[in-house]
Amino acid sequence: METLDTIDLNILRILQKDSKKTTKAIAKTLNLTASPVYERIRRLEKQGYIKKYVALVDKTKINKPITAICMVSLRYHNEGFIDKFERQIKALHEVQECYHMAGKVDFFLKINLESLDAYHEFIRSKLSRIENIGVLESYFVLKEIFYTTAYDV
Amino acid sequence: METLDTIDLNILRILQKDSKKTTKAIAKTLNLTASPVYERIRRLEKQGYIKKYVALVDKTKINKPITAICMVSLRYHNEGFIDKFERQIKALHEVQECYHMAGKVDFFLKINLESLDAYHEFIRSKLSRIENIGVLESYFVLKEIFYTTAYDV
DNA sequence: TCTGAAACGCACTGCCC
DNA sequence: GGGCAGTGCGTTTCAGA
Repeated sequence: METLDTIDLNILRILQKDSKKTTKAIAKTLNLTASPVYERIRRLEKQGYIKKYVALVDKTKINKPITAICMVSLRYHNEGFIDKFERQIKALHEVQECYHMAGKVDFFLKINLESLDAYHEFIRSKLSRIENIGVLESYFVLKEIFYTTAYDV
Repeated sequence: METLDTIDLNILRILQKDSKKTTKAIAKTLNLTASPVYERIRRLEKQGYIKKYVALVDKTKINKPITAICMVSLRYHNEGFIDKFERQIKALHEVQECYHMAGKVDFFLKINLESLDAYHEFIRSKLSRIENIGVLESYFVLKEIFYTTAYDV
C-alpha cells in the first residue's frame, strides 16, 4: 500500500464531489485515457481509500428538518459502561453520528428528526432511558451554513 | 411534487447505503423490472430528493485523523456580522461542516486535520484571525463510534 | 503505467399492457 | 404505473509499448 500520487488525489477530489462522473470524463480532465483511471479507482477502492458510494438526500424533503446536537456525559466511566452505551446508541436509528470525545463531555450525538415534538419524545422515551447517562445537553441547528462529506485531500 | 410511496422510500434507503447498486439489482430486491426503478430514481433526482452522489473516503488513510468540534460565539450579532462570519468560514477548506445554532453558542464547526499541531496552527493563523469571535471552545473526537450520511426514511 | 481496441453489461428509450 | 425488447455508451479486460 504505497502513497498516493497527484493523479490519485485528483481522482479522490473528483469522486468526493460527484461519484457519478464517468471514468471517461475524469480521464479527460486529467489528460489520460479511461483505462488507467479505471485501474486507479479500483485500487483506491480495494485499498480502502474509498469506503463507499452513497446518495445524499435532502433532509427537509424527506421530513427530517430538525437537526440536534446532543452532548452526553456518563455517570460511570469503566470499560463495560462505555461499551454498553455505544451499543445502545447504535441501535437508535435517529442518531446519525456518535463520537466519543476527549474532555468533560463524553459523547457527541447528531440526531435528525421531523419535529421538536419528535425530539422531545426521542429524549423522553429512548435516550434518557439509557442507564448511566449523567448530563444531557441539547443544541439545535438553526441553519446549515456549510456541509460537505469531502475531505481536503 | 407528490408524496413518496413505499417503493420510493425503499429506493432512497438503498441508494443512501450504496449508490453503486445497479437499477437492475434494486429492481430485483423490490420485485420490479429495471424501467420503473430507473424512472423513479430519475424523478427523485429531478425533484431534489437526491441531491448528489459522492464517494466517502477514509479520513485516516488520507492523513486527516484528527476531527475537532469547535463551538464559536460571536461578540456582536447583527445581520452583517453573521453573514460576514459565514462567508469567512466557507473559505476555510479545513471546515467540513458549519451550523448556525440556537442558544448561547452561535456556531458549530467540524474540522478535519492531519495533527493536533495542524489544529493549533489552524486556530492561531486562521480561525482566531476572524474578527468578531467572542468565545471559541474546542472538543476533540477520540473515536468515531457511529457515522452515516443516511437518514432514516 | 499508459494507450488503444475489443467484449460485455447496464443505462436508457419506446412501445406495449 | 409496470413489463419487455432494442440501442448506445460506459465499464471492464487485454495486448502492446
